Amino acid sequence: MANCNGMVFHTQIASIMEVLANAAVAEICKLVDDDYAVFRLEITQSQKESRALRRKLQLLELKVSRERAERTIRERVLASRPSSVKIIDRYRGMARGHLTGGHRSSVKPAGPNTWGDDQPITVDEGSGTSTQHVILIESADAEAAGPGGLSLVKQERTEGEDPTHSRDIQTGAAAGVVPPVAVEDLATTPQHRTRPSITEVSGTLSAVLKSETETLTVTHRLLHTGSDHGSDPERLLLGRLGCSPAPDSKYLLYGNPSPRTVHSHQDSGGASETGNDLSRSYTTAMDPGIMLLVLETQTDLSRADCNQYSSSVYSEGGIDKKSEVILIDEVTVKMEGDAPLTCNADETHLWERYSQSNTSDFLDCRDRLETNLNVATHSPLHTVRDRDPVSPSMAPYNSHGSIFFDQVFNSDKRARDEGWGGGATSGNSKEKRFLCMFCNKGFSCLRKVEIHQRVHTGENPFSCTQCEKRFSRQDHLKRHQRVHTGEKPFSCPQCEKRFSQAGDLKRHQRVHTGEKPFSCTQCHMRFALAGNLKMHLKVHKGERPFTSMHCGKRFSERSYLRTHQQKKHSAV
DNA sequence: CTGGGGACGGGGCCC
DNA sequence: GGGGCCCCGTCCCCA
Repeated sequence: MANCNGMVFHTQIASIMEVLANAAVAEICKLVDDDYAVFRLEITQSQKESRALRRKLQLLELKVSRERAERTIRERVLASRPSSVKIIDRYRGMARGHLTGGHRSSVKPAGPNTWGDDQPITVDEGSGTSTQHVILIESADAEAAGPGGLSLVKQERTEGEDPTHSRDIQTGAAAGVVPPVAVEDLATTPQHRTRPSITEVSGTLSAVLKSETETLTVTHRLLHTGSDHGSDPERLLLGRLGCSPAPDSKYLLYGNPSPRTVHSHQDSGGASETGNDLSRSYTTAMDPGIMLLVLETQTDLSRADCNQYSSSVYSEGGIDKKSEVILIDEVTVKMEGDAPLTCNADETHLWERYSQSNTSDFLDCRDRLETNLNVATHSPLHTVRDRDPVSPSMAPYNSHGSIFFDQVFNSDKRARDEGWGGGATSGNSKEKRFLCMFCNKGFSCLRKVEIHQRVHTGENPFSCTQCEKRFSRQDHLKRHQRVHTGEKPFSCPQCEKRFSQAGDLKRHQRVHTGEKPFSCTQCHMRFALAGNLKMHLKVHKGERPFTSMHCGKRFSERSYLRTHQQKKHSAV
């Protein structure tokens, strides 16, 4: 009986256990099912997201390829229609405009059937900046600059386009005009050479060189190259500085961190490596309008380290160097600047490489950059905002990137007040704490730097509606338009003569006053106009760099030579 | 050669 | 911040 009861008990226990086990299994299954459902849902969502992202990516790729194609087409159109570039008066480009910055060349077509007589082209590589010190970039031209910017330049190279292609385009007829000897001269003569004389031959195929004293305007920064860290803000900021960011350095990257933001070299080697190829140097650039990078915290760059890279190519006083003018019949190619005088080892190296590179390479680089001139010129305005100053050790430095202002990292409020607000009215407003990223020149407020940097970038956002001329400043455009309107608001009280510019009137009034503020140190002659004195000085120096090919007669001024040739021509 | 004007580039300043 | 102006320097051209 007891055994029977025990068996029944065990049977009941077993059934209970079975029920419990079944219940547990069911619970587990339910849980698994639930989790599985959740997991599945998550997977589905992830897949959806993935698909969406993939679609987005495809769209972006489509967009990029379309832009690429458009730019290629545009470039070819530009190549065949050089009038898109800045127009300069005949011969004017070669002596005008001390482009205190990027190299500028003016190319004048060689005949009436090339481009319009008033359509030489101006090339600025000012935008060929290197990319490391961009902290904050503001660019109203980001959109206008479009997808092209300098990205196209890189694209061209990666596509293996003939590096001479754009040069051929750029020089237009000159390619077929320049006699071989001239080409060779151009190609082999180092940048440092000085040519004391000029021979200009109209109507013949010739190329001549001239050296002129010019303020050194080329910034070696143009030669600097970025390292291949386009998407890495830290490297972007500090890569070529050779300074390591502090461990706690933190940067925020705003805007569109697209790959074209920074166009970098194939090699990401050291600074010396990046200078090995000039053209590559020029192809390295960024599209500042796309990028907004804010330095969030302090880096531990020391002043010394930074100064190592902060050598300015030319001082404000101007380092007179010999520049070169290449006259190819009516084609004028001007290359300003020479070797930078203050370079660190790397920079000197770069420049040496650059100097040794032949002119065609140089032109090539220029062409690549010029490709973008039609598009709204980049506004490589790179500014530093000191959001969270930490260390006073941070010195203003400017190797090749940014507008820096004094104590930018340790005077937050002051900097904002003066730099980002109405600096001109604040206490130390006269302090030039905004430095040009190209030439280190200081300005008291941000806007001035923006405007000033157009000197380097060649940006001419203001175009005349009456003619094709473009200007970097609105007031200059306005002033120019008096040419079309005939407006001459400044009248001389003595003779009622009228002038379109106040300075012209002032200058004119010396006629009445007899004032001759410009005196010759050699003969004590005095002149009312500085230009006249300058011309007069050539008499003393015996400078007659312009030689007639017809009779060998030499002239001190091009206009004299031209007059002479006209007389000869009319005589014939 | 000289004198002088037209036009432009750039910096500084004011509103 | 932008517009405008003044001023200076310069180049180019012409008489």
